[in-house]
Amino acid sequence: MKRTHHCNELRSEHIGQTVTLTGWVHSKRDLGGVNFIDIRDREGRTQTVFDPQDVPQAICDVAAGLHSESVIEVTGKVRQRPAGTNNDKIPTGQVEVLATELTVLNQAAVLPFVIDDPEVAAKVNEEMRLKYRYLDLRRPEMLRNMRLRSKVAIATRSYMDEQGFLEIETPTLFKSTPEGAREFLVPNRREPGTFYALPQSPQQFKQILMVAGVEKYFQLARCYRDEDLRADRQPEFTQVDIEMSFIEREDIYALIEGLLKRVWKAALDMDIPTPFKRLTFEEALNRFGIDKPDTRFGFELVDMTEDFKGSSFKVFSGAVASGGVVKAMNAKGLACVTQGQMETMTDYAKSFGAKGLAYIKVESGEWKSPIVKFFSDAEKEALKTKLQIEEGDLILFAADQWLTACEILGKIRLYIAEVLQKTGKLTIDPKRFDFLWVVDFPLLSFDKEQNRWYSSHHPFTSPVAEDIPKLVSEPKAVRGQHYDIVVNGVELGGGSIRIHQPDVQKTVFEQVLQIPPEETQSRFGYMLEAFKYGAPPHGGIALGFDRMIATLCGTPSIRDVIAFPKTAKGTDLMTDAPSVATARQLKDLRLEVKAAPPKDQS
RNA sequence: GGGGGCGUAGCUCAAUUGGUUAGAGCGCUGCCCUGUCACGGCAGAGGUUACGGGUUCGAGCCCCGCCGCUCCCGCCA
Repeated sequence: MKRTHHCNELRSEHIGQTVTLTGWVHSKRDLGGVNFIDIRDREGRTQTVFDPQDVPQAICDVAAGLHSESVIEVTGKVRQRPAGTNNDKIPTGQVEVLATELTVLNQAAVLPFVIDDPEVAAKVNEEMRLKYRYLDLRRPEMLRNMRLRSKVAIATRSYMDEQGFLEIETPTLFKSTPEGAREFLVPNRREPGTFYALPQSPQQFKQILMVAGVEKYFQLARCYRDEDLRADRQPEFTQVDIEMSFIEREDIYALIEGLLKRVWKAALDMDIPTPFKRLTFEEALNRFGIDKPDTRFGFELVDMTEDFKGSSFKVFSGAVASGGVVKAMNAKGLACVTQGQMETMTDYAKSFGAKGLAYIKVESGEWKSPIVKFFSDAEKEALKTKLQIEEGDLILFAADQWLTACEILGKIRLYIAEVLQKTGKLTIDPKRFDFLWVVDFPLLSFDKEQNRWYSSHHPFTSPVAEDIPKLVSEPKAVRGQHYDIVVNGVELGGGSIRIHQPDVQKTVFEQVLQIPPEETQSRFGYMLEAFKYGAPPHGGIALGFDRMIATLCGTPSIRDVIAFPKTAKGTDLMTDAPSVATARQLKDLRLEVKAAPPKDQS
C-alpha cells in the first residue's frame, strides 16, 4: 500500500505535502459541486475534498457514489482549510486533503445499522451488534476497549517478566475432573468412548509446575466452564494465572498490588494507593453482607442480636433462640419508598431465601411500621443509637441464621444503591476504585442436601497451619489460607497457599471431602504422586482478566471487552456456533446423537 | 431448572381502553445544492407487528404455545 500517513496524523506542518490515506468512508457531505469525505482509520479521521475545479469530473462522480464504510485510498495535497472552516472537534481539523486520486478498494453495501454516530450506535440491539461484530468493533468505543485490553495484557507480561516469572502454556485438552464447574467434553477419536475435558483453569498444571521447579509461573490462560452465563460470565474466559514457590500470603498480596498498580497506570494513567485494605470474611459479611463488598457507599449492616434476643417480637427473638441473628440496615433518606417499591424489595429478598423484609419508615417524626408496636422502649432506643436513626430514614431487618441474614441485607444494600444511583440520589465517582483483600475464609462449607463438607475454594487450598489438627474433628473451625482481591464490589480474583504435603492432601480428599480412595487415585493420583518427590510450599492466584478490563473500561458486561463473545445461551450469532456435526464426524467418534435435531428458527 | 423484561420499516422508537389506510427520526433511492463536518432542501420507496395457534364483529395490543436477545435466582470447587 502506498499509505503515507494515518488518518490522525496530518497537522499544519504537513501543508503542501502530497499524501496518501487509506481507510473507511466515515461520512460524506455532497454539496452538489464540492464533495467532502471524511476518511477514517483506527487512529482517527481526516477530511478529504473532491472539488470539480481541481480534479476530473469522473473522480468526483466516483466519490459522490460511495457508500458509508467503503474502503478507499485517497491521494492529494494537504492544505490549510479556508478561514472559518476549521473543525475543532477532530485533531486533524486544521487541514484537509485536496484529492487528486481516488481508488475504491471495497465498495460497502448499505449497512445494517449506523456506526458513525456514537449515540445512535450505542443503542443498537446487542443481538445486531453480535451478528455484525466486525461492524460493532469498528466503533471507536469498542476499539478503545480492545486497545486497552491489549495494553493491559502487555503491561501484565512486562511486569511479571520483571518480577522473574516465566510465561508457560498449559494444555487445553485436559483430563476430566468432575468436581466443581461443569466441563466441556471433547471426544477422543483414537479411543472412542474416552474424552478430554477443557480445563476450568490450569490449577493442577500450575501446581505441577511448582513441583517441576519453575518457582514462578504465570499465563494469560483461557478457561472453560459449561455453566449458565451472566453479564460477567462467558463459557470461555481469560485468567491471569499465577503460581509461586517458597512464599507466604503476604508475598502474593505484595505481588498483586504491584501488578494492579502497574495495570491501572498503563490503562488509565492512575496511581492507585497500596497496600490495599484487608477485611476478614467474617467482617465483610457482618458489615456488607457479601464476601466481595463494594465500599464506595455506606448503608452498612448493624448487628442487633443482643438487643432483640428477649424481644416480644417473636420473629426476632425466635431467630436468636434458634442460633440465628438479627441484622439491620439504615437506608438513609429512603423513607419515601412507595408501597410498591417496598413490595419489590420484599420479593427480591424472598428470592434469596428471606421469609419477609421487616422495615421501619421514619416520616414526620414517626416510626411507621407494622412491627414497631412489638418493640420495647429499650429496643427502640438501641435501634436509634446503633443505627443513628433520623427523619427520612428507612430501616430494614433480616432475622435468620448468620450467613443468610447477612446475605439478604447485603443484596438489598446493593439493590438500594442501584435504585438511588438511577434516581440521582447517590453519585459514585466513576474514577473511584476501592480495592481490598478479603481473607480468612472458612476452608470448608457444608452441603445440607448431600450431607457432606465441600471446599469453599478448591480442595488444594492449604488450611492455616495451626488448624490442621482440626480438619477431621472440627472441619467448621478450619480456616483456609485463601484470599480474594475485590474492587468496587467485583471479585477480581482469588487464590490460596496450596497444600504441598501428600498426607494432608490425602486427608482432605478422603476423610474431609469423603471422596473414595479409588476415585482420589484415578482423578488426582498423579498429583499425590508428584507431591512425593519434593514439592515446594507454593501458592498462587488467578485474576479474571475480562472482569478487570471491564472494570477499567467502566462497562458492566464483559461482552464489551471480548472481541467475539457468546450470548447468554452460549451461541455465537456471527458464526452460528454451536452447530450439528456431520454424520461422518459422528461416525469417526462412534457417537450417536439421540436428541432431536434443533428446530429451524426463522 | 426457575423468575422478570424485551421483540412493530434496514436501525432507534411511537401507536389512547381492543377500533378507519400501523406513524416519526435516522438510514436508503431519485432530484436540487460549490465550504460542509449530525451539511441543507424537495420527492419517494420500504411492514406477514419474531413465529404458530386461540378469543373477538374486529388483535401490534388479550390468552396459549414457541423461537431469539437480555437481567436475576439456582449453578459457577
